[in-house]
Amino acid sequence: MELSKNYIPNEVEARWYKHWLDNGYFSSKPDEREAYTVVIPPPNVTGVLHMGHCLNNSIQDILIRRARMHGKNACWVPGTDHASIATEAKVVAMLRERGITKSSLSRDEFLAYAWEWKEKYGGIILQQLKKLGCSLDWDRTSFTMDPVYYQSVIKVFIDLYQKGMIYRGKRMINWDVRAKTALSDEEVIYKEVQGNLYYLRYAIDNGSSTRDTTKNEVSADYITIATVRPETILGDAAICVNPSDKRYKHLHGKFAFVPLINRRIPIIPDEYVTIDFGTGALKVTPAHDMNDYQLGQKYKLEIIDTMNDDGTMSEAAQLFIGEDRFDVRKKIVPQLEAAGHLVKTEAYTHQVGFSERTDAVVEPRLSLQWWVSMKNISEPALRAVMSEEINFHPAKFKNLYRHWMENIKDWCISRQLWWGHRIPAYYSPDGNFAVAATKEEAFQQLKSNDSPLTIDDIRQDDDCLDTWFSSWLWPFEVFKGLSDPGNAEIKYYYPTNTLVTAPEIIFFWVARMIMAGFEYMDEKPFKDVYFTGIVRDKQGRKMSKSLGNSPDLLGLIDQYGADAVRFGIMIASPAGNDILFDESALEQGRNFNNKLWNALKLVRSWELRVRSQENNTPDSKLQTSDFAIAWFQHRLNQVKTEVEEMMVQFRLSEALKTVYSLVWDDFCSWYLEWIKPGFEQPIDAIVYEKTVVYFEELMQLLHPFIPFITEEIYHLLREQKEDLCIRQVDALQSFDKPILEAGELLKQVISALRDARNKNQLKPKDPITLHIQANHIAGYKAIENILIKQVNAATVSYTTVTIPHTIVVAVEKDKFFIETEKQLDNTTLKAELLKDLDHQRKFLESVTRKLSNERFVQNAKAEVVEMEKKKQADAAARIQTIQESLQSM
RNA sequence: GGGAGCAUAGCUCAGCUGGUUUAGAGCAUCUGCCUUACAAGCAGAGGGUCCGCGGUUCGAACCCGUGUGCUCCCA
Repeated sequence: MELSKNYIPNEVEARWYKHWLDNGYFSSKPDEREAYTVVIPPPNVTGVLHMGHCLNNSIQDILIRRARMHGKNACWVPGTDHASIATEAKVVAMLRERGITKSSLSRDEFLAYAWEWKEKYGGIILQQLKKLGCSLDWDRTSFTMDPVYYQSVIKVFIDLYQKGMIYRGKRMINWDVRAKTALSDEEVIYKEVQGNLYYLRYAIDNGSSTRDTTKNEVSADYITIATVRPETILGDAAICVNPSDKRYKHLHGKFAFVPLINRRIPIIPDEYVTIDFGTGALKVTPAHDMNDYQLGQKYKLEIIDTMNDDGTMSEAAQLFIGEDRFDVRKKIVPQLEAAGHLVKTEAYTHQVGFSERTDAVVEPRLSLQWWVSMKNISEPALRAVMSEEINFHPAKFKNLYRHWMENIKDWCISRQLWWGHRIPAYYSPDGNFAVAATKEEAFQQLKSNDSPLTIDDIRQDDDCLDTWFSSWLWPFEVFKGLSDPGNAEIKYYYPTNTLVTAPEIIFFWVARMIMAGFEYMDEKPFKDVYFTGIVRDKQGRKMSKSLGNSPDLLGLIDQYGADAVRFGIMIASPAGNDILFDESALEQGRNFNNKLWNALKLVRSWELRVRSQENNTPDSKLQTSDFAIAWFQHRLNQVKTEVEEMMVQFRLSEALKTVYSLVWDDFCSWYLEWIKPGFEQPIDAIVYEKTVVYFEELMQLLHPFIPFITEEIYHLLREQKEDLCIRQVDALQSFDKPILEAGELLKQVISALRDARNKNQLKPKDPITLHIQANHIAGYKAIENILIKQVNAATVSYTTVTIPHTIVVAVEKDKFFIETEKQLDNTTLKAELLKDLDHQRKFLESVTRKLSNERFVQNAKAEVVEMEKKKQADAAARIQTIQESLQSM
């Protein structure tokens, strides 16, 4: 079969993925082998593949494929999460396009549309992962709202509630006064609004008799605040100033009176206040502002809720009861002015939140939400990471984790949404509630003998649970660890081995999975956590939909091939460091694939030129190939050992770089050139056979990183009994230093001679005669033919004396004389040698200084001192060589 | 405001337990090659105040302190 000029990935990739699937290589069942389990961080059902997924899933696939090739029973579980907020937004948008508003639908009707949407679009991202080559066990695809999974989430809620770990508590939420409903943060649209900043003076309580601030007499002692919402002063609970603000230092601990209603409130110092904004004095209204609420909590301020759920003023406001908040804003200003409280009014532009649904201005409002108490549940999770029962890679994330876990805050798990796990709490009209799996059970709990309560009177909570409250069960519930306790699969696959995720969700997800694992399985959910970096664009910006700087991944796969995309993203992504995505890395990947392809073409072209063993005469050519074969075998063993070490330490990027350079430099640029037969010359059977074996092993080493092309080349090299995908890796073999060093010396000599040719403007085709002056001639004899071929020498001879009128090249302690018919200009070469001589002398000086330092010789380890002595001797020898060379010119 | 991290070649990054020659790779740049696998290539080359300052040590890119700049997380 004729092989194409360049590698063409598209057809190859589709063909092999299908073949792997057809053979069931990715599906896993418990057996006697050791399991290697990875659960995918479930992407959103709304998601489409982006660079972050690409990085994350490439890493998981590399780990899983490697495990599969190392005798493990590899199981990689796919799935998606239901993404309450994102999906609900998508569904609302879809309905809007059809002219349907969410508020016109019942909950069940809305959910029917949501499921319709999920069925249609929810699997897209999983299909895209196939394009990337991910070897997931598709029979295990899970979803956080699968019926059984759903029930487990509800079960956990009830269980935690019964253990006293779930409670109801107040929290500031976004309230839509027109729809009379809570909004999630995502449903609030911020717009710039032209408003006013009102400067109001509050009288200071100077300890004298109470004053009537409603009358037009204002004390000389006052404090002026600035506000855009004057109607909220009726709910003021304090005034806050920055403690280092000199203007207000004398007021710390004093009290002021709220205008019009004369409430006495404290003046408190807190760093929160910005000195140079407004007047530097802030009115604190805990019931009607997110930040004020925090301050209120901190200083235990009274929470005065002055507004009804429709945006009118409540009884607590004392004034304007029942009137709309914006009418009140208009009315209160003249009253404040009349009473002498208004100092000035400034035009002011600021951001105001509007309801996505009704366009009403959103009102921050306190509401009862559900919370998980984190104190007890977090403790084993903290211990497991600090004691390295669970290992973080890179370990620097331990600090971050510890800090968060030691200062952990309770977890608000209710969301004002319909799409998700509906909170299993039921309310009776009298305000009592019960937590239960079904309405019937709740009714049993709520009814008392003397009340006339019927089951139709009770109502389930409208809200659903935070998506993380379902995905924190993921590592065990995908194996039905909770719904079918102790089943064969959970026993075999749990705890899982490695979790691969982004550091940005270390708290949202990783920490909580660890908590759930200990709480419900009594065992950690995974042994290792590998944190990837965040993928950024060239300018260092995070990739996001709103910026539109996320490239079209499927387009890139079409253009470069999945292997190239995997290569490009992996080559530049050390664990935990952000990666700046640059398409040139994909180009590098494509070029690498092409290199492999062309190496295949070269080797294949020798197939018909193999000289059988019998015809072989033991000539120097074979000897030469012996060296190349032996050298590469050891080099391969060495790299395999290095790669193994790196993989164990999760240094994937480095491992890939190492193999890349083994293939491109050692295999293609050196080894293949060394064994390459001349034009239309035969190749020895043994050399050919070895070369094919090496090539196969290189493909095996690369397979986890670039699965498609390696499988393709593996099969094109020769007829294979099994697929590379499942071929098991042999045990590591040792490697000898002397032959590796001999190889390095050979490379160095070739490069030095080529450099000398270059500098003397000898064309590659200009023949030369090479004379070698060396102590160990035998070593050079063994590689003579390689040398001849690589530097295009006509002949090689050995000498014990300097050859005049030649180009002199010194490598280590050996000298090489290049004899050529061309007229030579020694000036450049001489300058080079002088530069090198200077360098060596300075170096020798520094080493000698070090060695003559008594304290160094006393304190440093013996090997280190030995090393320095060797450096000294080598430098001295080299100086001598250079000097001799210079003399001969 | 609290916390975490980063700073090494033009760019992106390695550099593990402080000592392996005066710090490496890829990309980019420069020179020469259309050499029968590959111009998506081959053969070479140049390029560094290891962010500044101070300290520990026989010895610091690496450890400690400090300053500067940048990034992220939490509110």
